[in-house]
This record gives sequence, C-alpha cells and structure tokens, in this order.
Amino acid sequence: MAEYSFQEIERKWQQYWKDEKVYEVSNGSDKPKYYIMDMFPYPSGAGLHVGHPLGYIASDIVARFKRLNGYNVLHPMGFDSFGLPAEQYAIQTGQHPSITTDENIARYKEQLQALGFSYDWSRELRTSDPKFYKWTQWIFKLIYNSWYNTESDKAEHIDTLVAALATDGNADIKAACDEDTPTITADDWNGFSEKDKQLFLLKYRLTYQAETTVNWCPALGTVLSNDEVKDGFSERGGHPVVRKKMPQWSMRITAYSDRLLQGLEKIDWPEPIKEMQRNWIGKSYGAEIDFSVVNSSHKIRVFTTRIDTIFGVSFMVLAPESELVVELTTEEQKTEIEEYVVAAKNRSERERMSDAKNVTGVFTGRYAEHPFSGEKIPVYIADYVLAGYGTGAVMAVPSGDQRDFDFAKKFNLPIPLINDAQKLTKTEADPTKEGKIINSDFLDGLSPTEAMERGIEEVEKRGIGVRKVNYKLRDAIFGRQRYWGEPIPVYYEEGIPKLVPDEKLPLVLPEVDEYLPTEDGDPPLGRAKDWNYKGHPYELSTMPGWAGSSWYFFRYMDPDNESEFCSQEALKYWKDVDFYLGGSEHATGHLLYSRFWVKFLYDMGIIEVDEYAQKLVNQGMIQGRSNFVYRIDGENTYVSKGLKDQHKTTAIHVDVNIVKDDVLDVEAFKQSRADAKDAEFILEDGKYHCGWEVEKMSKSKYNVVNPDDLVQKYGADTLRMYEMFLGPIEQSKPWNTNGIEGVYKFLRKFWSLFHQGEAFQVSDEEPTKEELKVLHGTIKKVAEDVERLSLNTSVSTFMIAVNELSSLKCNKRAILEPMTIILSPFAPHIAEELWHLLGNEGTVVDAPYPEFQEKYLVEDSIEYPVSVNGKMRAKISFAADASKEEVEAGALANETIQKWLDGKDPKKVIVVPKKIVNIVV
RNA sequence: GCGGAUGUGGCGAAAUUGGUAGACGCACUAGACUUAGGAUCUAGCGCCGCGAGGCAUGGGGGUUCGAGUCCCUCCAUCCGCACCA
Repeated sequence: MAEYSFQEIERKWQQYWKDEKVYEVSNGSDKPKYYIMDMFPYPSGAGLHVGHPLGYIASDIVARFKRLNGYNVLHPMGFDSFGLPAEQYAIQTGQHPSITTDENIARYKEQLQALGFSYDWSRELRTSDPKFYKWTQWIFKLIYNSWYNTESDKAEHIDTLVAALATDGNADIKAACDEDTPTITADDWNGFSEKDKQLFLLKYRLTYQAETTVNWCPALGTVLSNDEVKDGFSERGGHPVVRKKMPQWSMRITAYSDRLLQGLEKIDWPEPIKEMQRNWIGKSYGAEIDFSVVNSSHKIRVFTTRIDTIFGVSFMVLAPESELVVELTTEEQKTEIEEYVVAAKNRSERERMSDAKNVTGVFTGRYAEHPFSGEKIPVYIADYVLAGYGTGAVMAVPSGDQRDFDFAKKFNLPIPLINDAQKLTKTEADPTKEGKIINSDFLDGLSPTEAMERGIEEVEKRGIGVRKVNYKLRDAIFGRQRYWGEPIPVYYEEGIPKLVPDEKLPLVLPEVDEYLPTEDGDPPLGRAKDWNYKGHPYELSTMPGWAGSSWYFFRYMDPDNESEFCSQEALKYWKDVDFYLGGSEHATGHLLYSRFWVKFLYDMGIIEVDEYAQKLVNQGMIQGRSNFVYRIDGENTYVSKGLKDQHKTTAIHVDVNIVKDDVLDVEAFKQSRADAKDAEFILEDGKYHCGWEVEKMSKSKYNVVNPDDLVQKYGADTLRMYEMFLGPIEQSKPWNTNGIEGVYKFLRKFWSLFHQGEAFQVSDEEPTKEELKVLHGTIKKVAEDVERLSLNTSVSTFMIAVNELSSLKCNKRAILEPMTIILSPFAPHIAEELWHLLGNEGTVVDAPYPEFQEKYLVEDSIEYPVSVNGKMRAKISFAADASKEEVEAGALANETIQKWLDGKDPKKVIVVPKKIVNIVV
C-alpha cells in the first residue's frame, strides 16, 4: 500500500477501536481524571452538517491529547432526544416520536463515528430513555419536596418547614416563597385541613403550581419560556405567541438568584456568557418606598434604584395589570381606565414593543402624597410600567428618566430639576450621577451617590420604606402541554398534587392515539388510557426541554446505575466537568438552568460541587456560504460574475457542491436543472465565476455542505484537520471548502515520508541535529497550542514541520515515530496506521506523549536585527550564549553601525530578549 | 437605547510578554517533469515605484527608542438583552 488510501485506513481503524473497546474508560485509575464533554445535540432529521462537528473535533483533539499525557479521560456523547420537531412530525404522520428519534440518532451516530471521535459510546445516554428520565423525575420529586431557607441560604427538605410551622407558625421563617403568602400562627397551621396544608406548602415548594401569565402559542398548543419567544413569535416555527393566564408548574430559580450570580466568579467561562447571565439575573440595589394616597387607605409601593431623585417625582405610574388600579380609580375615570386596561391586555407583546416610542397612559383620578414634601402628585396607569418587575408601580422622575420624561411631555406634567449637572434638551432627560443634588430639602448639596445612601436611611428611619435588592430573573415555567417530554411524576387527589411514589418510577410515557390536544383543550396525555394512579389522574403536561439537560453530565459518570442517579463513588471520582464545549446560544437557557439544578443537588448533599463545569468554551457558529449564478432576464443565458453588470440579471442560488473555488462546474449545472439543459453561458477566461454571500446554512439556499461527502472525498482525518485549520475555534465564520486540498496534500506528504516508491520504509539511522530541532520544536509548539486551544496554528505547525522534514528527505524512525504520536489527536486514523506500520503493538492511544528537549532547540548563534532610532538597519550574528553587554558592545563596534551613527554618541542602547538591538541617538 | 465581541493582502488567517507585520494554507503567475494533468516539484506573490525608496494592521490622536498589540476618540459589522424604574 503505497498510496494514502484513507477510506481503507479509516474503515479499518474505526472497526478496530470499536471491537477492542479502545475508548471505554473506567471509574477509577491511578491516572488523574479529566472530564471533557460536548453539549449533546438534539438529533434533528436533517442530520449533521459540516458546522456541527466543529466543536466535537476540537474536544476530541483535547481528549486524545490528554490521554496521551497520562490522564484518565471521560469523553462521552449522548442525545437530547425530547423535542418539538419529532412531535410535529408525529402529528403530521402519526409515527411515534420515539421511532423518528431512534432513526435520527442512528444517523447521527453513524456520521459521528465516521469522523473517528474517541467517545466512550458505552456511556451513551438519551434524555427520552425511561432509564434516564426515571432520574429526571426523581430529581423533580426532590425539588418538589424542598423549600428555600434564606437564613441558612440553602434548600432544605419540606419537613423542616412543616415542623417549624407546627410549632411556631411562619412569622419568623425566612424563605423564598410566593409574594402573597400570609403570615400564620402555629395554631392556624395545626387547624388547617390536609388540603389547606398542601395548598399552603405550594407557596414554599421549590417547584410549585401557580396561576401565571405565560407565553401561549396557539399554533404549537403549548407554553413557551421567555427565551423561546423571539419578538412575539416562537423561536421554533415562528408562530405567534400571546400572553395568557394558566396554572403552571414552575421552578423557584429566583431563590438562587444571588448564588447563581456569585458562582460566576469562580468558574472559567467566557466573559460574554457570564455577562449575559448577569444581565438575565439583573440584580439591582435600591429601596422600596410607600406613597400614601389622598382620600384612600391604600398605599402605593414603588421600587427605585435612584432614591437621590425622589424630589424630582412629579407623578406616579401603575402597571395596567396592578391590583391597585381597580381600588384607586375614581368614578369619573373608571370608563377610560377600564378601556385602557382591556386594550393593554389584548395587545400582544409584539405590538407593545413595536409601539415602544408611542407613550400612552390614563389618569386614575387619584393623587398620592410625596413622602417628604407632602405635595399632591397625580397617579396614572401606563403600559410602559411592567407588572412583573419590582412592585408594578414607579415614582416618575421626568428629569432623570427618559420614559418618565416622554410621559411628562405628553401629559404636560412638570419636570422638576434635582441635580445641578442636569442638562435637559427638548426631547431628552438626563440621568446623570455627576453633580450635586438641588431642590431636594435634606439631600441638597450631596452627590447622587451620597444622596442614595442618605435617602435610604431617612426612608427607613421614618418607617416608610426599606432597602431592597431586586432581580429581573423570573421563576422558570416547568411544563409543556405536549406529548414528547418527560411525564411529570404527579397525580391529583381532590385537585391536590401528590408525588408518584419512587417505586412507580419511571413513570413511562403512555401511548396515545394522536399527538394533538384533546377536544377539551387538554394536552395530548389527556388521550392516554388508564393514565392514573389508583384512580387518581396523573398530571397531563410534560417537562420542558431543559429538564434532562440540566443534570445529564452526572449520568455519564454512571449511566447504567438502576438504583441511583449516579453512585457516590462515581461522583467522588469524576467530580465535575473539566472542559465543556458548546454553543453560546444556551447562555440564558440550559447553561443557567443546569447551574440552578446543580446548586440544588449540592444543597441536598448529593453532590460535592455547586458548579459543574470548571471551564466552558463556546465554539463559533458555522454559517453557510451561498453561491449564485446570474441569468440574463428573459433569456436562457447565464453570465459570469465579472461580466454581469453589462446585463440585466437575476441572481439564482446554485448548489455549492457543484462549485469549486467559486468556479461553476457548467456540465453539472446543466444536469442539475431541467431549464438549464440548453442554456448558454457567457464565460470569463473560459470559466464561469459565481458570486457568493454569507447566509444561514439551509437546504433552501443550496449551501448545505455534508460532512459525509467530504469524508468520502478526502477522508475524516483531512476534514478534521481542515475544520481546525479554518480559524480560531471560538470564531463564527462561513463554511468554505476552498482550501481543503492544502490539508489533504499535507497528509499525503506525511504519508510519503514513510514510503519509498511503493514500499513502506523507514531508516533506523541516528537523526541529525537539524532533524531533531524540527521534531522538538514541533512537539513544543503543538503542545502549547493545544493547551491554549489554538488548534488552527497547531495544524500550521505540522505543515511547516512536514515541509521541512520533506526537504531534509528525513525518513528516520526516531523522528517519524514521535511525529506520528503528536499528530494522532488531530488525524487519528492515519496515525494509527503508521503506528502499526512502524511495528508497534496496541494502539497509538496508549503511547506516551513525547517530551521536547530544550537542548535541540537552542541555536548556535542568534541573528540580532540592529535598529537606529527605531529603523531597522542590519542583522548581525552573535553567539547564542552572548551576554547582553557583549551584544551591545559588538553592535556598537561594528563599522557599518558606526557610520550610521555619524560620530554621534548613542544615548541609549536597548537589547531585548527577543533578539533586537535598538540604538537611540 | 444598554451590554458584549470583532475590524490585518484577492480569500481563510498568524504574530503567545510592546520588539523584523502578513507565518501556514487557498487562489493567482512563471518555470520543470510529463502523451496528458484537477498529480508532483521549483520560484514569485501587501500596495505605490524601473529603481533607490516610500506607504501599509477600520479613521484620527496619544504614550514609547519601538504600537496590530497599551490609552483616548470616532466609524463600521456581528451577537445578546430590550420600556427592568
């Protein structure tokens, strides 16, 4: 075998690795552990395109590199296999989603395996597998049975709460609970019926059922979370979404707001992701203040972060949904207010947003009293105030807040200045924090920062408000009115939710005749026969997509355990993920929810870590690169790109697979389209040049590049290296197959180093110093580059090395064998083949990573560029071990340099370790 | 609007600590071998200039002997959030 026949080689070694279970890893070893994981994919029907494996290739290189460096590496893969597309397909065709899912997974696995990934497939998991979701249900039960004690700052079993209620009531209990939780005494509690007790506990449970305003998508028949809604339309499918009140299962993630924020400090995640999570949690410091209302016993409570501006308040605004609206509205204003409230309710989120610049609102007819000045200030309602944030009411400071300013302008309200640095224009407020406070009684003369502190003190002293921390984060809705998800392990007895006992887990998804809602509007599970526990109906909604992905990284540690979600032994050994790689699109979804669940499990004492991924890297997205041909309007003639401006043309997408280096394969094009069979082509230099544009990779744009085709044509090793060669792993870029030949050429060249004509032949001669220098330089640089995940430059380093060895005609075992080892993470198949041709047993996976030796890297002499006043003038050679003084003296003694200096004395001579002499005159 | 990132040849990019900008690859040009080449090898390849030389890392300014890299400012593109009081 003289030719580099990659197909044969790759087939052979993939089979060998599988048969010999080369990549299976055990939960225990003398070696240090290394857990490296990819975000598991949703197996869509379209299969993998060339962008998906980018991250998988990078993590596989690191996994293999770590193995060679003596680590016990856990590198698993699984499938996030519950999801909407399979269910949509089921609705259309009647085929059970599990069948679709299995088919898709089979195709994904085949494609992944063709790329030679070193996954331990014996640990594969699927979130839709009852053996897996048994434990998702088990965790749900744990969360349900817990409450959050804000004093101990952790989740505790609900029994500790029940005990406290029975002895002391809840007056002294500090907990994350519903806003409307009443204060009760022990007697109250003990007098409750069982049903009342359960209803009361729901206000504390970390997963609870509550009437909530949700994003209802009628077309999908389900509720979506905020991050699944984009501009009023569903992220998947683009269907309209409306706001609707529904009883929903929710998770009290807000209890963990602060810990989720603080946890970010100790993990090595990309700054943009951390920043997105910080913004999502949205912590802000301020105060809540009560405003009393004239002729009413009600008080309006507002939240503000700018108490320093309190004397700038000239009106107040309530959210239309606020419960106070009905109470406060006067008789005269009633009709107008009611109309506005109804209108606001019916406006979809989208309308509300697109209308953001149009200020609307209605006067309630009521006045509040300024807590310090006692002035009468009008109370309005307006939809720019959100019911869900703060208290649903604001004190409006038009001089300092743009929205308040716009509102004041529209309704002709006063705009008092409260800061000597404020510069208002006709259309703009000034929220400055510079300057000194004015017109503000006891705050006058203070800086805004001082005034905030002073204001809070005063408010607390007078008992009209409290210091307050607010969060944007909302509790996470934990239910979908869908079939293809984990059943929620709950049944109802007299309308009260009860947990399904452990021995009934997994609560397996039942068969249904159709995957649509029932006629009564119940979720599809309403169609299941015998869907009850001892006659009590089971919950009909299922868990959301993020349930399984919130804890799957622990299951890989012990995937077949039937008695525990993961054994303590496995948890102690693997602890956490050392390296997690995936897309940044999950920043405020999966990556936040999973941190929440992990913190909960930590509180329960089940796991030892409260962050599960020490290091996270986001691989960039691969966009499509579409090609275009230009048809002259009204003719069957296509004109090459450079000449298209001479005609009136229409650009048409052309399949990128029949274009190479932007040159169209005209024959293939003629065959691809019926109407192009007899078309004419106007060429440039005998070629048809196509235009191109970056777009999303999609079938309709004919720009999907399939990895299978490239594996077929160039081999997996070439594709792996080429994907890394494209650029930094974190960077998003359009896919472009131009240039893959360069990598292919490199592998053939590497192969040919081991071959003389037809035969495999390496020499056992001692390598020369020069050859050793190439080898050790390569080992050093590649290892450094992999450590810092600069995989594109590692590929370049290999190319340079092979070019050098090739021109040295080096075919020595002592050089080529270590080269094979360090190449193996990148191109495992060819490395394995050569490893065996070199006469080694076992697999290259077990080889130790070669250490570089400094002595071969040191040069005899070093060329120092000499510059005068920053301009480069000459290069002078010095002994490698010359001291700084020797170099300096030698440089100044040099005749040529003396001439440049023109008799002037140098003021300064700089010799730097990076081999440069700079003389300043 | 707020937050984040990025800007270097025809293209993908490199430059790890402030030290010869453009490594490596693609494309392109010329040549060699060849019946042939979509194989292989050799050489060239930022821009202007015949040349010496000059100009070049989005624009402008600054610090420095020296800036792609540090500071200020402006511009462009992409991503995330978006009435958060």
